[in-house]
Parts: sequence; structure tokens; C-alpha cells
Amino acid sequence: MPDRPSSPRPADFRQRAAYATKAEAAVAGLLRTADLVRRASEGCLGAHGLSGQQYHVLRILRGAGTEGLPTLEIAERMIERTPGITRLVDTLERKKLASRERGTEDRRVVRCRITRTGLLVLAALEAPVVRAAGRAMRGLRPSETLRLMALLDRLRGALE
Amino acid sequence: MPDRPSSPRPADFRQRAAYATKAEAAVAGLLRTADLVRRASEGCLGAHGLSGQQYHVLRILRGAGTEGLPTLEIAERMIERTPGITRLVDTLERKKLASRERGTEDRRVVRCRITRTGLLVLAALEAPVVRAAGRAMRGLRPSETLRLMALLDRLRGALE
DNA sequence: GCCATTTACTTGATATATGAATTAATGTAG
DNA sequence: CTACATTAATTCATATATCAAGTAAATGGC
Repeated sequence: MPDRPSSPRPADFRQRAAYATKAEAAVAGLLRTADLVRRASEGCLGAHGLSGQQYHVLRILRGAGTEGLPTLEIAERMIERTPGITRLVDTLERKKLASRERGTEDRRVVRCRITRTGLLVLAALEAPVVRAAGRAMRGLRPSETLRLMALLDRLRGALE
Repeated sequence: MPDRPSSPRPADFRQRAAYATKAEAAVAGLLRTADLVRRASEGCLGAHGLSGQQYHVLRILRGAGTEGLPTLEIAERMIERTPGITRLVDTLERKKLASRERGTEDRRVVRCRITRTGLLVLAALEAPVVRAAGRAMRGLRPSETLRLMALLDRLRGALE
């Protein structure tokens, strides 16, 4: 549903309207909010020297269990698309939070796993991350949060 | 409203639940959606060699009119917080899309303006950007878009 | 079996992001 | 008027993002 540019304004209205369409305003609001929420929710990672992306890779690897995951499958599960997945895992490997080994049957794939240390870091971060997410979402009641999630799901559904 | 960790699961449920709380899931959904929407809506800028941030600076400068704006005030109005505002304006100046001059009464401030070329570029981008935003939001009906915007506003209100 | 194609990464070049430290101008207290 | 604090902007070092190109292994057609 393409919304129309908003109605004309008096000629002496100096500053032009911020956004010509509702869709533009919605996109801006979404990006603005996501930026704030990201900062609020990822701030607690700095204490352990992790970036948001590094943290998400660790979570994905934990979810994959002892079998680990091929490098590019991590990329597919990331919250934000990242072409730099190799270097991201490089960093985690340097920090001893993840390990890699080349597959035996298909020697193209590199299987990534979370280390014991990585699991400990995630465990230490669990409570702070949960608290931070709660704080980030504190503007909405639970029912509103659900409604928001449903709307976001629909939005994503149309884009994938 | 701090929501509780979700209800326990059977012991044989191998993969741990993706998110322990509703707030965490909402944060993830928001970031995921924002990333998709950003890509969908900013894709059209590449044709003119602009990044999303550069484009937003130009919009802010256009809104400021002929008086221009001090550098750091641009940063405050940006959609996503950016400490690298100086370099962002550097880039726009190199491209002849913005100009700068040191203030006369307070010689600490640098006033930034959009150039005629910058205005032309924004004008050329208007239609594609509106179309892209429409496409990015096509998953929601207008009434749902309004509801989403209202929820996002509340979320931001609690974080600022 | 051989060759083109696809797949799974990896690397390189370039750009951008980020926080801390720096410079310069202004404001303020004594 | 001097000393100290504040403000506006810039610079630096380091980390990360991004796209394109490259490598190596597997796959499919004939």
C-alpha cells in the first residue's frame, strides 16, 4: 500500500516536512529505535570485551552444540547479515572462545565450535544480558511487546 | 515490566530455547527487522555513491536551510548515533555536496551547509527513496504501520 | 575420466566506526 | 587578569564492515 506524499503546506512553512510518506517515517522510526535498543542491550557486553556480533556468534555456536556449525551457516543465522563472518570467527578463536577444524568428509567446510571458555563467558553474561534486554524494552507492556513482535514478523516475512 | 524466563522444557529438548525472555526475543526481532529494512530502503543510494549516513546528513542539512548547522548538531539529529560526524561531513565536502566555514562570532563552531549540487542529488533521490521505503514496509497495512510507529515511539520515549 | 560449475570459505583493498586523546576558543571564579 | 573548566571540533589508533577477487574441494554433464 504506497502512501501518498503528505498534504501541501503553507508556502511560508520554512522547514520542509521531515518525511514525505508514512513509509519513510516508519523506516526512520524503526532504524532510530533499533539503534537505541542495540546500545541499551549490548552495552553490557563491553565488560567482557565482546562486540554484539561476537556475542551472537557465540550464542549460535552454543545452540549448535558439540557438532559445531560450518562457517557460512553461522552467517545465515546471524541477526544482522555479515559478510565478514570468517574474520569474526578469527577473532573469537584468538580469544579462545571458539575453535575451528576442517571437515574430514567434505574438506571445504570448516566446522566451528564454542569452547569451554566460551560457554563460561556466555553463562557469565546471561543475567546481565537478560537485564539489559528488559531495560531496553521497558517502554512497552508485555502485551504491547507481543504486538510489536508480531508486526515485525510480518514486516520481515514480506522482505525475505 | 521484567518478563520471566520461559517455562521449563522436557529434559531431552536438546537445543536450548533461542531466547530466555520475551524482551530478549523482542530485541532480536527488532534488530533483525531493522537490518533487513535498512538494506531494502538504502539500497537505492548506492547508485549515487552515497551511504545511508551520508544521505541522512544531507537531509538534515537541507532541513537546516541556508543558515546551515554546527557540526555537532548534525550528529544529534542523526537517525543512528555517530561519533564520526566530522569525517562524514569531510566526505560530503570532498564530493562537493556540503560546505563548511568556521563561525565568525564563536570561532569554535563550524557551520555546515548543503550545496546546490547536494540539493540536486537529494532531489534526484527523492522518488527512488520513497519507492524503496514503500517496498521496505510493504508487509504492513497503513493502519498497522501507524501502530508500529506508535509502539516504536513509546519504546524510544523510555530510552531517551 | 575430464572439464566446467558450484560450493565453502579466505584474502585483499578500501572504507567506515569507535573511543580516547588533542587543539582551540570561550566562559567563569577568584 | 590569570587559572581552570567547558565546549566544539578534530585527529589518532584500532577495530570492524564491505565488496570483489581468489583458492581449493566437490559436483554434474558428457
